[in-house]
Amino acid sequence: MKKEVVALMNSTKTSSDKTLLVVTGPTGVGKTSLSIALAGHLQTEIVSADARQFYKELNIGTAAPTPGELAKVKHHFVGHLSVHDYYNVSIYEEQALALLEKLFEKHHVVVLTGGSGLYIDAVCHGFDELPPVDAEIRRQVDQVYRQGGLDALRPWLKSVDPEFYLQVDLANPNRIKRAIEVFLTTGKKFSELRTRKVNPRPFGVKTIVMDRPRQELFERINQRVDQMVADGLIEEALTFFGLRHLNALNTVGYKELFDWLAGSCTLVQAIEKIKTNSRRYAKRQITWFKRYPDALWVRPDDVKGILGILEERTSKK
RNA sequence: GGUACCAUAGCUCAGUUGGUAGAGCAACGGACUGAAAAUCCGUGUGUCCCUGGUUCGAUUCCGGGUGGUACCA
Repeated sequence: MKKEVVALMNSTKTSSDKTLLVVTGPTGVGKTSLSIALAGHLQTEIVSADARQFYKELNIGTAAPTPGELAKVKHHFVGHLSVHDYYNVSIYEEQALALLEKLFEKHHVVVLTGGSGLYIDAVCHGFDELPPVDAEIRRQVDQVYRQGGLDALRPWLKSVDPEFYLQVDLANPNRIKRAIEVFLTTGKKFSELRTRKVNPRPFGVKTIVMDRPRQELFERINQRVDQMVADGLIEEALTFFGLRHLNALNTVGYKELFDWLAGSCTLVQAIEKIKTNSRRYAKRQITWFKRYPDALWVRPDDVKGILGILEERTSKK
């Protein structure tokens, strides 16, 4: 068991400041059960930073906490949206900060858990305040992309924001479109508006990244997909086939089954593809988390050991 | 037991008229400030089954093993 984990756990109990305990890690590593155990011991609540568990209609494919799990610890931002809602990380940042302000009135420590790195960053250091982009502008920019592809987007970006043109990944349409949208909305260059400064927060942040040996993680992911299928993932996906154009349904576990339902592959192939895409997602998450400078990387067993100690202390009291 | 065919990357397979090899998938690495389970970028990671022989040189040709597969008994 790691000494750092002990130190971290103690600090969350004794610090006089408010602490946001971030529990993250790749998909399938075991965040849900351990965050519930942690929050239970700390007698606090859980704020979700999982951008797919936000949607109340999605359950099996997103490995959302079960009703039983939700009953153990109060969760926030789990199933608070419909797949029909428009949502983005900016709205989340605002809502999460408002919520945390209230939670910290009652609790010393609050647990933030989930695997959406962008959303974790939104809470921990926030993003530059930019006005929301009008849906009509988005539609227009997207139409140009659809008709002319990157070749139409690049000169456009170069003319409105030559600095960002030099910085951006010119093969990534989403990045280019966003910068153009921001320019059309504000009349200012995205490269000037994006300061990347860290916004001060009225709480401290401790980050735990849960990890496992790669092979073990991938085996868990593969098995979890099979379990999801056994639990009715196909039936769940079936009900969303007509909504597959929605962003919320552009999600691993559903989009592959839509391909099968559309007739472009077999069911066996679709399920294999869910496993592959889940593994790749986990890999991308790990890449993201490697950027966290002060994060504590732990194996789930380490945290389990800590929980055992806490349990002993609690029961002897 | 006999005959034929096969043995090359994690998998399925190409290929080398003899100069130590390359595709797909998987995998690995990375980027990412309002779609983020999204969207992008980069990278072959190899005792060419083992062992003798021929040869300047064998993964390639020849012999013998071993392990598969098919057919005949």
